[in-house]
Amino acid sequence: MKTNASLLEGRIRDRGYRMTRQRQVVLEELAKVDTHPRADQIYQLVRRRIPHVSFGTIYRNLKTLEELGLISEIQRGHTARYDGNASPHHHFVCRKCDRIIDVDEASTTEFDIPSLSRMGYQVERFQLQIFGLCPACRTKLDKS
Amino acid sequence: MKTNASLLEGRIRDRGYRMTRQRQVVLEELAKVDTHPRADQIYQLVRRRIPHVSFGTIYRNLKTLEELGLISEIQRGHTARYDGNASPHHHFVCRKCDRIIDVDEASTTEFDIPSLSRMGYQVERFQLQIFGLCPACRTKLDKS
DNA sequence: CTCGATGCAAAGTGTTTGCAGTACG
DNA sequence: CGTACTGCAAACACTTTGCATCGAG
Repeated sequence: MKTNASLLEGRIRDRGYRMTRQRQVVLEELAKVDTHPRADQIYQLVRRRIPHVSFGTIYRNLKTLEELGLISEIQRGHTARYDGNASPHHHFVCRKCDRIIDVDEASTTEFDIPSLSRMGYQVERFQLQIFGLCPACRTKLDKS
Repeated sequence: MKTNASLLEGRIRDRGYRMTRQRQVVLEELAKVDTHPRADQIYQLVRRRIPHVSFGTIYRNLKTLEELGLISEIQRGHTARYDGNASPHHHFVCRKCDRIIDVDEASTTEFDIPSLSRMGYQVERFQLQIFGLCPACRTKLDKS
């Protein structure tokens, strides 16, 4: 819950970014919720505290914060959703209410679906997304 | 490679849909490739065979075919990509070339990442997406 | 014949961007 | 005080939709 503000600020400044009130509030609001909100929902939350904030600022900050590894973007349907928890974990997506629930890495590293069931989740299918470098790109060691 | 055309047609008709040339060609082109193309790329492929085809038709058919469970949509970045292989499998996403490579279910059910590595893939992170019903929605047995 | 599908173009939706002014460090 | 950031609005990219017409069954 408590996001070590000064630590974050250091991390941001070191990269040449600044900690503006807008950026701060986006981060705080995202840390408060566990609902993986869309950009427009984050905009509403931030607007309650900074009434003149603009959509552009929200989007720009979401992008910046993701680059900084402080939040992460989830592509769900055709609209991005944001996750204040940037540490590696998995997602349970409900097909009915479209809620996204965090599932920590430990409980699925061994594909512990049975324990999810015991917790009341009805698992219908799952898909693993693996990110990295394909053999072809791995060979081209030159660029990046 | 060979998509049992008559079988598919039956499946489509039974649901009140019709097998038009456009729909047929979208399906065929998607079956030919293993690249998970975007809608505009599918449009180009189909246009080579049906020059007057429109974007609306492509999108409508992609949606219909997905509903029928014959193809699947992958959300990658801000643009949807399509997969002619609708059977359950996983994806390896290359961060450099953005290629999506199918990984069959068997080779990851036990999280067999080491074997992917042996095949030349550099795995950097992975995320499991689990779909189903959350406890709250499961309780509301009424609607659907 | 009937009704689902098409082609076209216009309208949406979510996101990005150019610019002049603002404020962080 | 320099430069990253903001607010605003216009632009954008992708997708959906209304309508007259076409064609599968």
